[in-house]
Amino acid sequence: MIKIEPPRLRASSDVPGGRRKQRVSMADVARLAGVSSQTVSRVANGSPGVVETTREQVLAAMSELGYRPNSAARSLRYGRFNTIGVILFGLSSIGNSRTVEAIATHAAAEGYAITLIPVGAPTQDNVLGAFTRMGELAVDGVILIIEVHLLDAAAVTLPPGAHVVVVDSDAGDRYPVVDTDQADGARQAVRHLLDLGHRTVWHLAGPAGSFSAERRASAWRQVLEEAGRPVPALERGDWSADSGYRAGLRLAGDPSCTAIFAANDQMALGVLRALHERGRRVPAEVSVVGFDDVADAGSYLPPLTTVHQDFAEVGRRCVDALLRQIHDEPTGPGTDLVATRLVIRASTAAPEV
Amino acid sequence: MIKIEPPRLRASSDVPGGRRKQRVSMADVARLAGVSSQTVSRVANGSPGVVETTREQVLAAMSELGYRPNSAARSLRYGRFNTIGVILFGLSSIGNSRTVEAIATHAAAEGYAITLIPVGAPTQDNVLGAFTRMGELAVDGVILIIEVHLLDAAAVTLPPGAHVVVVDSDAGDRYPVVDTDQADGARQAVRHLLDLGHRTVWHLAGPAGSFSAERRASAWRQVLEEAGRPVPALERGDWSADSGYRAGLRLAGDPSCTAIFAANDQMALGVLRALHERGRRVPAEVSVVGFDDVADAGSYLPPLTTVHQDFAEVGRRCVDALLRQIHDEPTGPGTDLVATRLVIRASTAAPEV
DNA sequence: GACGCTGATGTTTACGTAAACATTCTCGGG
DNA sequence: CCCGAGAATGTTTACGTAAACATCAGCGTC
Repeated sequence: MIKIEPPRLRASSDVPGGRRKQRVSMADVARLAGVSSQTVSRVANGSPGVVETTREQVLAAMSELGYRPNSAARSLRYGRFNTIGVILFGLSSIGNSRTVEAIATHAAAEGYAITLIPVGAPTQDNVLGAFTRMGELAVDGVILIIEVHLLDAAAVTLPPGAHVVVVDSDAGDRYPVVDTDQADGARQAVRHLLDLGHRTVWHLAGPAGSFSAERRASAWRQVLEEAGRPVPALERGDWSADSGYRAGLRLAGDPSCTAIFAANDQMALGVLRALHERGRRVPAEVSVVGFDDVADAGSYLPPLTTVHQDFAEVGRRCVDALLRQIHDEPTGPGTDLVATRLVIRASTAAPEV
Repeated sequence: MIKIEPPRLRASSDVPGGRRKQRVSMADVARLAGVSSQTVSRVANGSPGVVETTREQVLAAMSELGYRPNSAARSLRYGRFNTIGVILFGLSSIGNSRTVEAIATHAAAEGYAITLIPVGAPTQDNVLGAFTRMGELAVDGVILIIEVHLLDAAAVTLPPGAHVVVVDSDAGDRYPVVDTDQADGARQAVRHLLDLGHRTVWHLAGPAGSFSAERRASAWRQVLEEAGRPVPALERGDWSADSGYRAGLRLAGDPSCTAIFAANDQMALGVLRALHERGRRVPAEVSVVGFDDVADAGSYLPPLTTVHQDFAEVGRRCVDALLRQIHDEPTGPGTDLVATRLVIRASTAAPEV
């Protein structure tokens, strides 16, 4: 291990009142190294034209004083913050937190930090507030992980030149969108159940306001209609396992229901529990498919067949699209779809005859 | 009504290359309103001493030009960023994402934004890099949601005056710590099982490097020893449901094992699956307790008895402790423990006789 | 009616950095 | 032996904001 000499810091007592200078600036380093602050700047940025001996002196002074560049001054100078804002309702949904994680990781690799801007409840007012604050925030662009259609009116408050990418929502052709291919995922799920021989498929949808929920539901309906199958009444949950449980209890009472497509894995988990409690065996009597492929889905009872979403890829593409805008490369509104894939486990089977 | 001359906006074509000025500054507003930029500043900050008519003129000019304060300049001026950094390994763990969400929400309420600093793998090098970058980041303080003991050596690179709060880890008396009362939670879990009449309790611990895992395991051991019960060999997982499943398969083979305390809910889920596959009924033959009380725990089969962690409270206290440091209020190293509480559901029962 | 006080507003300056421009110095060629 | 090129380094300035200080007008007082 490398032994590091503790720097001789100005003690608080050096200055009456204990108010020691907080930051070490280039000027301090320059003074100690006996050069101009511009030379320090050149060393800090690796600019050419600094002779080796000078560079070493400066570096020594830097480490002695513990110099750290001041990012506020840098941002002011450059007019850029190297920061991306992420506006979201919450991290409680697994999809959100994994997307945010991917965004953070990929952004870090590109030299950008990310700032989280949580919006309390999905009300117009709150979103508007977040957008207003955003204008003052130290960010070069924003990724929206919210239901954008909630804020038609709020849109006017967006700074005109703002760089924006929208995830998993409808941007009404105003901004580029990165999205999981929800419709295709739902189609795969429903077709899988029909291919197994089920006459039709029930659907447990997400809440009415959600764009993802709507797209999954409409793809479900479309597949059934194209196949000429009856379309059962839609069940609705709120993404939670509890709501899935309640819907599951309702469906368990219908003996004709042999296949259920839940709009996310958590609701599917609730459905599994309800079916179990009602003594309906999965997959022998009822098949269940989820959506998301959360980490635990393979450990449900039984392991859940579900639609895998590549959240990491979504995060990566968001960052790429946003950086392209920030760097003035051509980008138009339009949707970039990330493929989904059906993961078949043990919760689906052919119906009993 | 005062007639306001329409602002002579620099059109893109004014400058070759279409590079129009990005931001509207106070000087622009001042020019349009016919006042000095200082007056604009006063209006922007609600300082007194601006006559009503002037204020209105300035406000009109602001909204006409779409003025937004430049936070880089503000930060430079004030020496503060109003931003908190959060260093973490990832958001994949439910605890982390819920803690981060609480931090973000509470920080926002206090006027602080939060910046996420993800650290790839928990290696010394990566953590060191994050700490180094942190020094250059636009943050006033940092919350560490990582295993701090990994970075004894890295500590030297922390800027001496840095404000730090550590979550769920051991700070070695260097920084204030906010933590769930892991030991007490584990004690409640084990005592609950003993109280039900189980002779002893098996423990499925988290990975060896984890401080949380160690504390839960040592509390488990302590309760058993105090009660004079035999201490079964420790099983180890990696927090994942899969690792819980594998451990569960091992334990299912031991008929004397009637009570299992898993160090988190995901591993408990895996244990439930393994027991189910091996035909051991829960809770009739084997009782299982988890830790965390994730949102889905009530929907497991059977609904899981588990230790509830108040992540929101942890997040709140982190932010409070950090802001206290930033505002120079007295804070010492020391651990602030957030209470846990056992949530009894359907996965535990008295052993069969 | 001159004095000074108060309130409204303007001017200067500093925050830390880095581009643009200026200065010094060295060294090779005529 | 002097000139000029180019390398190394220094000086000035601007980025946007806001504190500190300066100015100025109006008004009440003696």
